[in-house]
Amino acid sequence: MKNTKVAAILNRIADLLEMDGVDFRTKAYRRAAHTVEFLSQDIEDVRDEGKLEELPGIGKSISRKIEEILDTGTLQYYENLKKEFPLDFEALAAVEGLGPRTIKLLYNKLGIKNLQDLERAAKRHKIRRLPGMGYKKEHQILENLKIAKKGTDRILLGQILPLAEDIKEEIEKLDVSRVEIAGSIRRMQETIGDIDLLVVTDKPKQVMDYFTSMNLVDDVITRGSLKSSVRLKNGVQVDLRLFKESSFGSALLYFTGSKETNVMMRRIAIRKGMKLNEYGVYRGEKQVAGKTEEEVFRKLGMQYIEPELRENRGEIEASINDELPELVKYSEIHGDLQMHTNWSDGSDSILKMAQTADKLGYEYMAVTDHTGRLKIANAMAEDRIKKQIKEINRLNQELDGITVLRGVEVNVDSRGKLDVAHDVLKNLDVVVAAVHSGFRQDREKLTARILSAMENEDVNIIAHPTGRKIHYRRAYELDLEGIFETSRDTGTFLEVNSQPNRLDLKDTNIRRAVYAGCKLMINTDAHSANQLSNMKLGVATARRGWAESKDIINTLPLKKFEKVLN
DNA sequence: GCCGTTTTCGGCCCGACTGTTTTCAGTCG
Repeated sequence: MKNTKVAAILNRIADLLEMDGVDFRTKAYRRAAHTVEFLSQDIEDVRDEGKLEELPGIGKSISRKIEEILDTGTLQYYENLKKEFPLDFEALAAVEGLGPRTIKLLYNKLGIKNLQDLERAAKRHKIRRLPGMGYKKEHQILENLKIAKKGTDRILLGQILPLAEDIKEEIEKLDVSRVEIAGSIRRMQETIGDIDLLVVTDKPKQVMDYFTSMNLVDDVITRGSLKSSVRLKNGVQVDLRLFKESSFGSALLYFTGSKETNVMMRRIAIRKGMKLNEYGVYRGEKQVAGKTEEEVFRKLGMQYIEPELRENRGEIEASINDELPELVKYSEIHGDLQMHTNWSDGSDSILKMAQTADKLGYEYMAVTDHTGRLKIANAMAEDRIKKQIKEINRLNQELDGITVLRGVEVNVDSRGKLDVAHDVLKNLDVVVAAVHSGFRQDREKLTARILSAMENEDVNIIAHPTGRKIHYRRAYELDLEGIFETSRDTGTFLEVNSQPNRLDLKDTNIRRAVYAGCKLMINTDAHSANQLSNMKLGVATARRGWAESKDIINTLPLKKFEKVLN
């Protein structure tokens, strides 16, 4: 997949053009980059079919440039631009308050190319003497430089969601009539840059005072009458905006984003002779919608788009054509089919897991402790698997309301064989297979391993199919199309793993799998009872991948689920 | 540079806040 590389170059071109104040051409490159980045196909395949120009935002000029990148690995136009501005734009732009115009000014007047140059110039008070700059700006640059140098990663959704909900609850205690979390958290994006809060209140000053002086706050970035931003002690930025009830829907829509989706929606409004902003839909001066999101969509002649879909990946067109999927619901999950107990590397007993799963409203769950050679995970040998089966049988007699299925998570070895014998596996209800070693094999070998596991009649599920760990390990090189095909043909389910740093398959791959006709299973892979609540992250990811309940096997009630499993 | 349910030319999303300005440019979301 060269998609990422092509998109990166197109984005860099946009950066460089932006420094020169080129406006609309910049936007064109950004749009093309977005298209390529989230394309469900390999860009090389699209080129081979001669269909580059059919992609949204890609015309003659950019398609030729893409071909050049694919053919030569580089692009002359881009190389020339880089020569004009030989500087580390990305690093400099990561400093809050530094945009393309300022970066250009700093380069032209002071020759600043990177963060070191910037720091030196600021400390020698050279920046404050530049036109449009001053003492405050220079001071601000020095402050924000420290943060930029830390290279703050985006934070995992699973980490930030509880924090955002805590802050929301705090603000709800004030004199407010409504508080909502917007932004990428509401879209349930896998990683999050900041927290966006929208508030309706009759006491704006009280709310802003409280917000900017919360215990968690390290620094107030801006403080206005309608909008304030703070940085928390853990480095996370939180923005809070006040709105009237009559604008709340359009505000929620706008601040939920994504940015690209907003731009598309505003264009649609213009085409219909209206204007859309965060205060509402306007015909002339008159507000004609805005109280609720539903109202805004209706006014624009669109189907309501769930927040998880708002990424400008085709949902706008689908909405206009009444073709949006009916997304799987958070409440539709009837069971969790991968979890670990204190029989291997989990921290809670089977009973504790079962009681917690029962409280979550599940009808069934599978205990899938590690087996065979995975010694660091306290894996079970075959005699202990048999013992555990007996223990689960006994528990099922005791338990009421939830059925515990007997399972294991087996390892797929470097040649695609399982590390537990068929004689043992045949007595189990659920066999989860996963790659836990040899990640560095090449694409062919890794793909062959997984295909071979899928063709094994004992295997029901392939867990965390691509092996990626966000911020830690890239996905293995795999022929995903081949895997999807075999998954469909053998009836082997692909997992959507709900661990906050896995979310594997990820959203865009889920969409490809669903399109290919695969059936998926959303599991938590919980290693303790409290991790069972991570299910919502997996469901969110499936929703972002346009999955419907028919695509997700564990939305089935127990009887039907068992039938499908066999 | 892209695009078309008014258009193959003339548009291209829009507002809050800050700092450095006497009226606005730049940044951010």
